[in-house]
Amino acid sequence: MTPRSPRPRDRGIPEATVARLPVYLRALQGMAERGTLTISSEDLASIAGVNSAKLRKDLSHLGSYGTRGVGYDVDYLVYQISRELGLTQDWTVAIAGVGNLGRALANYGGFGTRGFRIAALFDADLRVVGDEVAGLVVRHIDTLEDVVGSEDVAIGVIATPAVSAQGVCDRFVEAGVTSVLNFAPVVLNVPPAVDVRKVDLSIELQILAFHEQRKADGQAPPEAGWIDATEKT
Amino acid sequence: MTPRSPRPRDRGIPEATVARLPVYLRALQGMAERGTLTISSEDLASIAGVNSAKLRKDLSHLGSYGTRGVGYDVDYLVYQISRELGLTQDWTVAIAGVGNLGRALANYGGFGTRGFRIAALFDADLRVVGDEVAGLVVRHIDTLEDVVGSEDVAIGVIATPAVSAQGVCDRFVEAGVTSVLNFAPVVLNVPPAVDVRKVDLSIELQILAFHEQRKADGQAPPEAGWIDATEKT
DNA sequence: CCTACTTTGTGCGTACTTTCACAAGGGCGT
DNA sequence: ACGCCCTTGTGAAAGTACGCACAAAGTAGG
Repeated sequence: MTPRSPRPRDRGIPEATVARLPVYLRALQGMAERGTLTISSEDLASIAGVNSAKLRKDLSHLGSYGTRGVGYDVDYLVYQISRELGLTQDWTVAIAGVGNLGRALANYGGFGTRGFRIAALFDADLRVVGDEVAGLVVRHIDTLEDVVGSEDVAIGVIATPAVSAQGVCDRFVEAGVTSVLNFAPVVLNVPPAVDVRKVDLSIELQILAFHEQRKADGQAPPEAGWIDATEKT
Repeated sequence: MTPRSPRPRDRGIPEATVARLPVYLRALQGMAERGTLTISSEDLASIAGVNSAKLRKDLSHLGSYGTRGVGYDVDYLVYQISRELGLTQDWTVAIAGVGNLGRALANYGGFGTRGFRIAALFDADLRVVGDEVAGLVVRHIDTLEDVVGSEDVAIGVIATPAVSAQGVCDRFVEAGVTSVLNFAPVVLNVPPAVDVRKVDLSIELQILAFHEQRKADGQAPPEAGWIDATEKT
């Protein structure tokens, strides 16, 4: 099993696993800061809110980085997960739309510290263009192509109103962006080579409403103990 | 039209389906506004960015609301999906944390129009308490219990810094909130009867980075046509 | 060196999801 | 009234994901 070749580098990590790696990473970074050297799958799983078998299976996709009887070396695992997620290199991000949401994103600390550099903020509203937000001057949306080209932006973030989203997306894609994070409540149309992920507040609330309604209809749901949120994604 | 048996009311709608219903609903509401009366699964699927077979199977969980040879009645389907999601009743929401993100959420239009009423905004920072945001006066976090109790808040939104999130969550839960939408980058601990959904910007970016890295490693990915974003959730 | 104990990595059964492909149902023109 | 054509609803297959339970592998102590 895994004859320790130069690189286990399995190119087929399940999507569900990829979505959990950032959670493990954050937990591990917290451990590292607190000076913990090693951690067992059981403990890490508990912090991350998942089943320990699932955690071990997830990590096994990256290679055999644990030590039986001991656990995982925290720093080493941080490095391996970071590398797998592509966080050992820097990614350049541009944000379109500087409303409250755009500002919240621009000021979000977790950006820079994790390999994401904000190259530019764009807006169409001339009352906002020229303002300084999070240390950057807001540029007019019509400079998008120039900036994306010269700064080699890989990820475009869309925080515009819904009506503008597809147009901005098209311009991002045309300019060479290959990943888009969409906060606007619309389904974006992109070529197959472009990845899109969406974050949609209204959808999340509606899903919660669905379950809330169930609880009301049914009645006393099973109440047992205090568990880690399974945070269904 | 469609006399239908009393209630197919299958209480077992798959989670994956529930997550897509809001997307269909939004697409249908757009159609309704534009005056479209009926729509085929093929067309609706295309707008929603999913496979038409998947759409039909999703809708089949709600009952048989289509007409063969014709398609679905837009208004009727809007109603059925709304009812299933619990949007025919109003849900009361409270938001904790009135930073840029909290403001963005409070000002987000899609709230009120879809059955979600914001009952209160809370913050711990005295410089913010008393401000008016989106027509509401920001209250001190210590009034959370009073308000949640008297306003019958069902959904708590956490838009605080990470360090405060678990504390606020505990107070929400203790006060009787049974659904939580968490924007803070932490894994929340809640009793089993409480639903938690998380929205985590940093995780989304890391997932995009992973795929971005793949594209770079590999090389020319298959480029074929122009498709609907599959927006992996 | 050998035994007892701990924790990983994974084989396997189960459950959920997606997709295909097609029979059944319903409208519409003649 | 009949038959053609369209679109739904669904059985079955294929692909994913999950979690149990345990053998393998490593530590620690005598």
